[in-house]
Parts: sequence; C-alpha cells; structure tokens
Amino acid sequence: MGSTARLGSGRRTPKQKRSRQTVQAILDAVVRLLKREGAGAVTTNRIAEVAGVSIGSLYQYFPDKQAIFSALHERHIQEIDQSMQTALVDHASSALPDLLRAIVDAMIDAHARDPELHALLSAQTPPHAEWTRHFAVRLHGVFRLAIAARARELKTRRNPDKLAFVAAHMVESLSHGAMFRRPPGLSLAGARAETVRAILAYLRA
Amino acid sequence: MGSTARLGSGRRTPKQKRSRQTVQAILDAVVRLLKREGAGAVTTNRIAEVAGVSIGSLYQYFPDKQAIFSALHERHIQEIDQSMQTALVDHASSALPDLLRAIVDAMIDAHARDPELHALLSAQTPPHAEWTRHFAVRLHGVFRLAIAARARELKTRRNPDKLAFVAAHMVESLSHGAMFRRPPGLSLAGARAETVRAILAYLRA
Amino acid sequence: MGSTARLGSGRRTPKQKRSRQTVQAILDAVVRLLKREGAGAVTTNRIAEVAGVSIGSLYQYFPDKQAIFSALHERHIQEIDQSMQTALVDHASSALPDLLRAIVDAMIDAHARDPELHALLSAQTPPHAEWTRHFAVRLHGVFRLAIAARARELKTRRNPDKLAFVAAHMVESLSHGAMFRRPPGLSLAGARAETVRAILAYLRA
Amino acid sequence: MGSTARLGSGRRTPKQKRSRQTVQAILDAVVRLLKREGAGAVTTNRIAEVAGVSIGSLYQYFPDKQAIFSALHERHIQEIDQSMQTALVDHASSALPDLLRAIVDAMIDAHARDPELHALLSAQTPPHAEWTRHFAVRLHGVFRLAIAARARELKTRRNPDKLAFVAAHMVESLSHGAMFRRPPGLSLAGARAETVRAILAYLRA
DNA sequence: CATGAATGAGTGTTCATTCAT
DNA sequence: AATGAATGAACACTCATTCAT
Repeated sequence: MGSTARLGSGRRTPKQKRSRQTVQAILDAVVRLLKREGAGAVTTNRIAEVAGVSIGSLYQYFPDKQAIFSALHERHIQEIDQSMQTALVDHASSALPDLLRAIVDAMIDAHARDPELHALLSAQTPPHAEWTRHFAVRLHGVFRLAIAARARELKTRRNPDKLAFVAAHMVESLSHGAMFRRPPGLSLAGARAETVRAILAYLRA
Repeated sequence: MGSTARLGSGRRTPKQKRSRQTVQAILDAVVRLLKREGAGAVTTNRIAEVAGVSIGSLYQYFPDKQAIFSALHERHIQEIDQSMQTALVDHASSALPDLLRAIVDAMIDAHARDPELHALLSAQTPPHAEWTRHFAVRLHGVFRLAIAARARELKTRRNPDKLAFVAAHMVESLSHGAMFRRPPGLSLAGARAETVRAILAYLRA
Repeated sequence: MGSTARLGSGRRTPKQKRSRQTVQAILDAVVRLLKREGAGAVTTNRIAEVAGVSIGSLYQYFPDKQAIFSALHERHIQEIDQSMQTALVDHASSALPDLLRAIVDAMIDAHARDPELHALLSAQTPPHAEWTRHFAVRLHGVFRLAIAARARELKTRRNPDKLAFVAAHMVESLSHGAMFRRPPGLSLAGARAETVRAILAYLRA
Repeated sequence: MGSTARLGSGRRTPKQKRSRQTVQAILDAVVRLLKREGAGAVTTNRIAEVAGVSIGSLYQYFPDKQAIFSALHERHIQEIDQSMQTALVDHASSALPDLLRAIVDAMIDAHARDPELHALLSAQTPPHAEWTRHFAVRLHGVFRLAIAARARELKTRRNPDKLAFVAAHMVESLSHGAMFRRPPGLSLAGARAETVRAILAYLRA
C-alpha cells in the first residue's frame, strides 16, 4: 500500500503509477463517451481511442468489456461511500436530524455531481449485479450504525435492521427522485428537507 | 369465395385477432427468452423462433428491436397501473392505512409476479425513457388523489404534491427493495407492513 | 390483335382491358417510384402499393421482378421506335438533311420526355440485355433504310451497314449527350443542329 | 525486436504497402467475382472471401459496399485516362488523323482489355454519378486540346467546345459500339478506321 | 382471380477480442 | 509492455416470393 512508495529504489512505483493512470484514463474515457455520444458509442475500440491508449493496452488492464464497467462502478461507489463515511464520522456526536441531513446531502450531491453517469451506468449493468447489492449493503450498514448509536435518543426497541432497511431505501430513492423526477413546484432544497423529515418521522414513529 | 365475405359477424376481426395474437406471442417470447436464457439471448431472430413466427412477420409488427421492448414495457406498466387503479377504487371509502396497504400490496405483487422480467426489463431500457417518467407520474397521481381525499383525516395543510412525491417514491423503492434487497431476517410480510407503517408515519407527522 | 375487339360478345375484351390497365398501372408505378424515391425504393411490394394493386396481383401479371423492368423497357423502346418510324415515313421523300433532322429530333425528344426514366432504366438492366441490342438493331435498320433510299443523293458506294452503324451510334450518343452532358455554352438547339451537321458530314465525306 | 526499427530503408512503408495490397486484393476480387459469377454474387462477405481477407478488414478500408464500386470505377477511369494522356503526348506533333487514330485506339483498347468489367461496372453505378461526368469532362478536355492545337490545320473558326463535344461523344460511343454492338460484316479494325474517318469528316466539314 | 399475411434466405455491417510485430 | 491490423461470429433487418383464405 503506502509501503511500496517507501522502498529504496522507487523503480516499481512509476510503473504502477503508469498503470493506475492508464486505468484512470480508460475509466474517464468511458464516462466522456457515455456523456458525449451516448451508450451506443461505448465500444472498446472507441474507449481506447478516447483514452489515448491502444486497444491492445486496454486489454492488458481489463480482461473484457464488462470488467471496465465493473471497475467504473466500483470507483463510483467508492466515491459515494467515501462521502458517506465522512458524513458519519463528522456527525458522530451530532443530533439525529443533523446526521440524517448530512447523509442525505452526501447522497444527493453524489447524484448531482454526475447525474448522467449514474443514470447511464445503471442502464449498462444488470440491476442486481454485485455492485448494486454491495452498495445497498454499505448504505444499510451506515444506517445501522447511525441508528444503533442513537437507540436511546429514538427510544425504540424495534429491529434495527428493519429500520435501516427502510431508511436506506428512503434516502436512496428520494435522492434519486429529487434529482430526476422532482415534480414542478418542489425545489431541490425542498426535496432535501422533505427527505430528512420523512426519515425522521419514520424512525420516531 | 364470394360467400366468405357474407358470413356472419367478425370476418374482418380474425385478421386483427391474428395480429394481436402474433404480437402477444412475440412479447411472450421475449419474456420467456429473457427468463430462460438471459438478456444476451434476446436477438430478433431468436425471438421470432421462440414466438413461432418468421422473422419477417416480426418486422411486420415492430419497426425495430427497440420497439419490441417498448411494447413490452407498456404492457407491463399497464398491468401495474391497472391493479393500482383497482386498489384505489376498491378502497375509496376505507381508512388511510387500509388504502395504503392495498396500494403497497398491489405494487409488491406486481413486482412479485414477474420479478426477473421486471429486473431485466429495466436493464434494457434507458432509465429516463418515456415510460419510466410516465409511470412515476401515474403513481404520483394515485397518491395525490388518495391524500387529497383524506386531507381532513390527516389534519394536514401541507403541499399535497410534496406529500405525494415522497409517498410515491417510498412505495416504489420499498416495494422493489422488499422484493430484491430484503435483508436476512426481514420477511416479505414484514417488509410490507413496515412500508405501510413508514408512509403512514410520514403522512401523519 | 385488332380482331379480338371485333368478335361478337365483347365478353373477353373487358377482362383483357382490365389486364392491360393493371399492367399499365404497375409499369407507371415503377416510373413514379423511380422518379420520386430513387432506385432503392423500387421493391415489388412498394410497386404494388403505388400501383394500387395487391402484391399477389402483381405476381399474376409478372413472373418476377425482372420481368417488370423488361416490360417497362419494351414499352419505352416501342415508344421511341414509333416516333422513329413516323419520322421515317413522314420524310420519305424529303431531302436527307430534313430526314436526319427529323430522326435526331425524335431521338432527343424521346430522351427529353422522360430523362430520369431513361437514365434510371439503364442503371437497372444489364447493359447488354436483349432490349439494348434490340434497340440498336432497330436504329441501325432505320438508318439503313434511310441511307439506302438515298444512295444516289449521297453518291456513295460504301457499305451501307458501315454507314448505318456509325450514324446510328452518333445519333444515339449525341442525343443522350445533348440531354445530359451538354457543355456550358452549347444550347440544346445548338446540339441538335450540330448532331445533324456531324452525321451529314460523315455520310457525305 | 529492437533491431527491426534499425533496418535499412522502408520499415514504415510495409504498413502502407500492406494496406494498398489489401485494397488491391479487394478490388481484384470484385472483378473476379463479377466476371466469374455475375453481379448477383458480389456480396461483401463473398468479396472478402475471394480477396482472402476477413470481412472486418474489408470494412477497415471501405466504409460501405458502394465505396468499393466507386474505388473500382476510379481505378478503371484512371487507367483509361492514363492511356489517353499518353496518346495525346505521344502524338503532340503528329498530323490530326494520326492523333485521332491514337485516341480511338486507346479508347477501344481500354474497352477491349476488360469488356465484361466495363459493362458490369456501368450496370452497378448510377449513370450520372460523379465519375461518369468526370470522365466526360476529361475526354472533352483531351479533344479541346487536340483541336485547339490544330486550329490552323483544320482551317476552322468554329467554337472548339462544340467540336470537342461532338468528337468526344463520337469516340466514346463508337468505341463502345465497336466493342459491343458491331454489326456482322464489320470488323473491329474496320470499326476503328471508320470511327477515325467519321470524326475527321466532321472536324473538316 | 384478388388479397395481403407470412415466409426465410440472405444482406450489409459491427465490435469484442486476438496476436504478430 | 505497447501497438493496431486483422479477425469472424453474430446481429438487425430487407424484400422477392408464396399460398391460404
């Protein structure tokens, strides 16, 4: 991990850095293509071209096309996951509404940052692929933690899994909805607030 | 010869009935293929084969491959929409919890009836296609109606659009989640009940 | 030929008239399609549609697609041939320049009447098909006759076949050229006159 | 390995030479197919097969089927054009009859070299395509040059464009006719001579 | 005879993947 | 490692033709 960089020569590091850069370039190329020319234009040859690498090199780093999408998904999830983790830590000792607010914000921001990407990505991958499941589990975990830590505040003895299940789905669905299907007359800010209010209402019921 | 034109009632309809049967056969073939052999096996020639019609006939009824998926979506949505409408009417004078329960049941049942189909279908269509939007609008409408009719019971003066937005997303997301991402230890029945409880909690908050 | 129309009952005539009308309709449909939508649009089904007959009926009158083009060619040639014959007869006792002028006019007019048709037709049929040969022979014949009848005026004893060969090609090529490849600065009338002059020069040389 | 880059002269050219060879192979394959099995056998897959390349390679060099025919035409025209140019230069200071004879020979030889190809090719391309026009212009130009340079010999003040127009059409038409529609009793040599005589007669009239 | 739904062999074309250089 | 020309299985789609009604 960090240790490779510390070893004497530093000879292997540049190679690995190059690799990572190539992988990044390929992943970025997919995103650019997806946004600029639509899903139909995302062919391996085109990806390689846009990434500025040869098609041969592309296959050096990814065994097949699907692997590229998987990697992209993973990267995307990790980014969201990261901001979730941060929200959780930052508000470890805040009141529940504040924490919820932070989580919802993180989620919406993640969607807002790259809305087309998110949309097109889900169209490209089987909806029950590993990553979807994985993401659900992570989000579920975030809420389990958040809820467990505030069991007293909530005065509830209900199954925390059940609560987390509902809360996680609410945040995901409403974040997505706030971004893409907001009805006229409901601002993004309004949707944010309403999402928090809804989850709170549920948890406190 | 000349007499055929004189025979009783529906001499023109068989032509149309046959058409409808062919279209049905094609749509059913897609579903069968999707379930039995996965999305990769859904080629136009294979569809025609499984449907028991010639590829030429298939193209007599659908201008291109995408049109087949669109038709399938439309059929699927209409089925869900139907059961939603029914729930709404059947519980026109029930108490809110009963109505909500009926709506959630209709939604989950629709997902449960053909879970793979639903899943694979969404993978095939751009997520912001007309039908997705259309369905969201329909669901939203169902809730607006349900909530408006019970404004007094809810003792609320909040924007019904806002309430409907949140409620609709909760139903859709949690129905889907109940079907596909239920955590171990949460039964389908439990998820159903919890979904209703959550929506109620929100509406009454 | 003419006799069928003279026979008693007249029962068969309408049927034959209908047939001829259908055939005409089909032939006209090809021309219309060719002109309006280009060669690519000329499919048997489309022809039938434009002609206002069913595809089945079309195949009642023509064994296959190629036969339609053949019939069209034949009709086209007969029209040109007709006007050629007329020119020949009308100027049976005119001087050579006048006759030549009449033939050239007939030829150019034939091209001018339906230039696209003529062009597209040649693109559709193998260039050495029967009809092309046939047409060449007819034109050749016309000139043989015209030249033979004026051998004294021409004071020539050269092989009339040779003269006819050259004259026929000149008239065909220059008529076509006058229509389609006239250089800027050369009017159609000018091209007409020049064609006559050129043939005369050759015949008198 | 590394040494390959150091070897003598043309190490980059093989890439281009290979390309040219492939293109040549494809073009030749079309000609072979056209001659051996007729126009109906000329499918892209068959071309690739006969050319000994994969269908994928074929599409690397030609965007679509039509482009192959266009390239073939261009090649064919350039060959004829070449021999025309040569005739013009070789007889720059010859008398007009000799020059005419050379041009007619070049034209007839071009047709004689590959008569079926020429015939089938014209059947494949719209008769007013760019190349046809282009060729007419070239031929016209050749004659303008030839005539202009001999204005004194011809003692003519007539519009050289008019003269060239007629002469060019005579050469083209009579060369083609000499090849394909020669009447019995007229030898190829006879047709050649007669063509020259006819053009001379016209120019001197 | 007319109809037009049905047929299916065959077409042009794409694109993930390989491998000689 | 990198390259990119070459590959070819597979696909969506067309259209001349048939035949049951």
